[in-house]
Amino acid sequence: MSERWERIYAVVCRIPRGRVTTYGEVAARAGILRGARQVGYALSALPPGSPIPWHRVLNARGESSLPGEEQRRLLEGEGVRFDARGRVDLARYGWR
DNA sequence: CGGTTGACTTTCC
DNA sequence: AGGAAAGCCAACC
Repeated sequence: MSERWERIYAVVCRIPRGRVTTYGEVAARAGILRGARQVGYALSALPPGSPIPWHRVLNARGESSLPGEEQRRLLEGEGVRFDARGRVDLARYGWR
């Protein structure tokens, strides 16, 4: 397991419950500038059922990059509201 | 070692 | 406003 991924996972784990952040943010905090894609790649390699709160990571628009509704359901379960377009208000729910 | 890939982002039309 | 194109960078094969 690459140390980069470990750092990415560590950052994701620090996202408070009920908050969200973007791939770019996670990358920056993990010390990988402009590594948004790498974050996505790392999360895609994440086994289902892992303790990592991957659902709190959204793209720059504040929407899910995954097909399906699973991520949305998980977030709504934490109190995160989606607008009519299926987007989250990053200014309100963003990490910091 | 080099081309392909992708749960991204930004910038132009 | 919405879509296409280009830029990015590490992991994979």
